[in-house]
Amino acid sequence: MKLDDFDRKILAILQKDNLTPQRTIGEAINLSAPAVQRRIAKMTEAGIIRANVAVLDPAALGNPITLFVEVEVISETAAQIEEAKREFARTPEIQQCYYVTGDADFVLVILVPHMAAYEALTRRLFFGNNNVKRFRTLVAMDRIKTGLEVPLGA
Amino acid sequence: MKLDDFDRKILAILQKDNLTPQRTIGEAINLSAPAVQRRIAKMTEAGIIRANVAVLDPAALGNPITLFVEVEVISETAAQIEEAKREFARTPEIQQCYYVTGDADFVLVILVPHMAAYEALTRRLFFGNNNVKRFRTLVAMDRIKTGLEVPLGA
DNA sequence: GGGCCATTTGCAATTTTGTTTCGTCCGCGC
DNA sequence: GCGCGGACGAAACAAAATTGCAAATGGCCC
Repeated sequence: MKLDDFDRKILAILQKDNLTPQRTIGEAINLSAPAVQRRIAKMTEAGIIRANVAVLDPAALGNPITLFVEVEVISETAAQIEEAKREFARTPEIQQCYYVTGDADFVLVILVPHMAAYEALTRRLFFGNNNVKRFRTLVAMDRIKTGLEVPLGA
Repeated sequence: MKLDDFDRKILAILQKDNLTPQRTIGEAINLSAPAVQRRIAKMTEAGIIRANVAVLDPAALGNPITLFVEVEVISETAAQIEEAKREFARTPEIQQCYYVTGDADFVLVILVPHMAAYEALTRRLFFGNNNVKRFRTLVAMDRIKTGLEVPLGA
């Protein structure tokens, strides 16, 4: 599916605030509300819009600590990697998980209420998994920019 | 502000799909639509709900490459750290930025169309900044779990 | 124990928003 | 030049959000 300038402008607005009325979007880009609505529907259908979500404040919800963890595994067979992916994906404290090249195999973004919770998590996920060779933790002191915004060209 | 069970259930729904009608939410948790609406308004007011956004597919929008970068700076004076934060925050390719303790000072999540774009970015952000001591890049091969979901207790 | 205040609820009315319909226009290929 | 497909806007329509209001609930002081 190919996008024109209208589509990109709509997406730019929606990824900042998807509760913006379609009528308002239309006014901003010189299009009628139904036209906006049809374009949104099409992009949602095409999977360009993956989800519509509320972004919550982790600290206000009892998870003030953000951690980064690089995990290196011992055996990188397809089966073991798949198993690791599944395990990470189903752990709620793991907010984000990527499989990477380089010195590490996985990068995780983790949210916890306190360090004791992280300690318990490491015991379960890393020490309790004999395919984990090594992991390295970085503790976030400041969340300067969080979000899922995608750069939308010019 | 303190939250009860209703609030947490509402948030759980909204952070998965904030386009869910309030009436539907109400039915799911046994509350009327106006009650749901008032709770959402209050939580938004309190900053617990930080934003409402559409999540877009980076690959579909021409940014198929996700990178992690750890940046170590030379001088960690308050002024220089603040300047670095501002610079990272205003760079659109930097989707996420955290100030961390440990071996590195910053962790960045970056989206680019291709490696040449990243190369140009490193030149501008890191080589072009004489307070950057070192940076280490990890390339994402698979985005297993992306999102901003916060674990919501029981 | 009784009464009072604050809070929150549900219902119903109102307003706003999203969605569908329909006729028109534009660009393209035949 | 003619017909076709796609996208548009205006208007009608449906659905959702929002507001006003009265009633229920719960704590607290007397």
